[in-house]
Amino acid sequence: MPEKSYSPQDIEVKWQSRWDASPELYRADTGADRPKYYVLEMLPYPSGKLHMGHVRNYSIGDALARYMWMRGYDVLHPMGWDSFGMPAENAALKFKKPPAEWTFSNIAAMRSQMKRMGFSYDWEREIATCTPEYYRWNQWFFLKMFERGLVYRKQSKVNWCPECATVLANEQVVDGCCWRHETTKVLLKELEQWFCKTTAYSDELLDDMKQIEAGWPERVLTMQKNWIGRSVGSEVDFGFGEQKIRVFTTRVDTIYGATCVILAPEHPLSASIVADQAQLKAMIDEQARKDPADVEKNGFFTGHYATNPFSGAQVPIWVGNFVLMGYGTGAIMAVPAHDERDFEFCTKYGIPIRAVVRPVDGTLPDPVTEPFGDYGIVENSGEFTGLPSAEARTKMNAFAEAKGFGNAAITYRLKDWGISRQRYWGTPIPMVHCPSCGLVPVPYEQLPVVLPLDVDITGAGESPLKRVPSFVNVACPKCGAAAQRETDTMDTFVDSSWYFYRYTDPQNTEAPFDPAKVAQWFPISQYIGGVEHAILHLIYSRFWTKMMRDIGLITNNEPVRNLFTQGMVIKDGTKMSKSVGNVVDPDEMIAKFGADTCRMYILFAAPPERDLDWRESSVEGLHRFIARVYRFVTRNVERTGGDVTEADRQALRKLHQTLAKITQDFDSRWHFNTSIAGLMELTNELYLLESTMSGTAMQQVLPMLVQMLAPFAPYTCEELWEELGRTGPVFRQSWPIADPELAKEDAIEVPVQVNGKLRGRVRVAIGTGKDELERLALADDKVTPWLEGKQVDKVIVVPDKLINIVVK
RNA sequence: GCCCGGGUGGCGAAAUCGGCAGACGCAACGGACUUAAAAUCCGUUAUCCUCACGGGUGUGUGGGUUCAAGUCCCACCCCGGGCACCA
Repeated sequence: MPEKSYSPQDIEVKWQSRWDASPELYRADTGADRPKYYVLEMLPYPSGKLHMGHVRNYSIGDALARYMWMRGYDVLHPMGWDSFGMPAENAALKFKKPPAEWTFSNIAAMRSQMKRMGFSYDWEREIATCTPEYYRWNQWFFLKMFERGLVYRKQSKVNWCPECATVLANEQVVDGCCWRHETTKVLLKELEQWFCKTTAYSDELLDDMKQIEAGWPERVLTMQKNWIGRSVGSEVDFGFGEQKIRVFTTRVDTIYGATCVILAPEHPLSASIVADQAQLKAMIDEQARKDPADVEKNGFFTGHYATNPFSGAQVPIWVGNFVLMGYGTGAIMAVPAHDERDFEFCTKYGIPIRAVVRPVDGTLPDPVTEPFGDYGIVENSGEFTGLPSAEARTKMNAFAEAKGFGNAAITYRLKDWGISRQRYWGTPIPMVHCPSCGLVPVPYEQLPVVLPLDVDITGAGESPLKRVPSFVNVACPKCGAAAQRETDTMDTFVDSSWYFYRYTDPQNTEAPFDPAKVAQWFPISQYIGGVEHAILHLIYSRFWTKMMRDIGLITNNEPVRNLFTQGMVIKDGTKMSKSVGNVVDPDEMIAKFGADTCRMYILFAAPPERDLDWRESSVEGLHRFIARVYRFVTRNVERTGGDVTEADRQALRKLHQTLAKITQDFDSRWHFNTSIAGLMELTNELYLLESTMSGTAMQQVLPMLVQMLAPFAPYTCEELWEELGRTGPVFRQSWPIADPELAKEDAIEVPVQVNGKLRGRVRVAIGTGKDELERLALADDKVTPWLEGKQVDKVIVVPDKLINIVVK
């Protein structure tokens, strides 16, 4: 049969329409008792167009999903849309189109792009978070949490992005700026807000990392650990007349060296005791504008003194700009001899320095010239003198507790998650403000509180929902009196905190999901996405899981067993982004080369965890490779029979070596770049052997070649599978098993070194013994000249690997 | 400042356990096919010296361990990311 020329457009359109017509192909939970495998890629925001970051994310996941199908698993591989959020409102302003309309047309566009890429999603499980069928469960969870005190309302200083015109969670503030507007400074605004009590799970979020550390990148865990920021220490009250100033410290063993107390400028006591209020206000204002890069420490004396409860010493009370109100108690004791920051501050203002801890094996200079921050032996500390730091901490905590002026304490950097947003395009918070009953939850049977669709987006002022009387005005569910709905909507990270559970049971109208279905699939076998979600999405998701477990919905502790974070797509030295103008449109790639080429290029150019440098010229290489395979298979399809030849043995050897390699890549590191390189090597070798191979061998080689390539280039491989006269989709065939006997080399070249330098090679049967190898090496023509006049000191022989002759 | 990655040909990269550095691809060059070009197929391609045989050098820098180091150890430089007054 003559070869066919590779025409990706024809092939891909043909198979896409077949796949579309057969949703059962990708349907999970086939009822078969196959082991379950849940492969999940992070759902996109429907901006309207896939970018290369998505293509990379989904190509990795799809290769894995298809491979796992072939390995006999029942694979759940769903996709959905993180479809609430600001851009829809901005677009509404710009194009005068309702956010819903804009969003759904974007979803349609991106869905068809994904289909065009050939991703094997179970589209029957598709979800969009902006539909009432989905967000009603956000509301349901909100009510459940409200009942348990896990959501609450509180007046507080919150992060406000003027650009978004809404508040942000702490996690969404990056370097003092908005995570979506990197140059917009976040302001602090006093507002009444809804909070989710993430801190109720601080310890669990930290401690349960043990349960997932085997499957998560260390760097993500470290980031979460830092974010939670648990510090174990003590709280101690310094006396101040009738009042007390409570400080938090991790080094209570240094308390005899405390030479002043420093308050955060926002500390309530600051405002009440500072004489010069203008000075205080100036400091607070300066803090609000501060560029966190580096701010010089400064402060001023309040004119008041506090009493150290341990030593009885009177120490001055200062206000300092480096003391954070949001951490610990908002007040510190400064121990300049043993803390770098305190040292800097106290040196600047001439506050005394008193050393109270010495190194275990030495002394400190007097006066202290630099702070000594390590543990050591406590000195000059009354009855605690002579104790090692750790022991002193314990004893001092007990002492403080007994005397009633302090105790051991733990503080966290993690704060409760502010989930209120003064925006329209989000999940309405299901609460009613009644003038007589106060805050009243919407009864479950009235859910969902539907987001009205006929809303005028002006972009000005407060939440657009406030101006929709039909939404706002409501009868109080408790007393029936005229009341008003809450008009804040939920942070979109609420939507993505549990969406992967909904995939297991996406049509459920009675509950967010059937616990039995979740139990089948969870925890997620493999989650794949960008590292930028290391703390936001991934910490919220872990919190949500623990919350759902505690309300009895699920039994798993953690949502994700294995997490893979892929690298960024780089072009011209920076991340592909619209603002830099270096984006490559997947549609153009598809039009030019086809989806298979695009997918293979992105997997070939770099290992998945590393950043990928996009180079158009290399794309052609992958297109050439697929075409080469295509021609080879089509022109050899009908060759059969014939006697076994040496070429056959070589071809089968390479085939099974390649299969072993690819199987191993899938089962360990996912270095698909080397898997694809292996397929190229195999193909190159087959080209050389083609004319001398028998038809019999060809019939063994071709199907396996197609199967091995299928996870990477599904369209081409389905087409070739059909060309081969096989029935059924190629990715439902079982993955072939490499035969080590066939893969075995019968002869190898073992390099011979003299003093570590390569001087020759000996050709031997595999497994040749040490003595024989040594004999051959010492007799080799290429080697003997290097031994002349020298004395052979020793010979190192590593069978099948290398021989090194050491001479003097 | 601290914590993670990374630094290998003209380029993207490979070398999973300390054992032939540069697989595979791109680009370039040569050959075959062609009236010609494209496509395709077959080759060459780290670098320096040599007509060649062959040899020297070479994985950011400097040291070290080892028969043997891209790989391990120590010190440092550069690039990317994260954290950064967290008491």
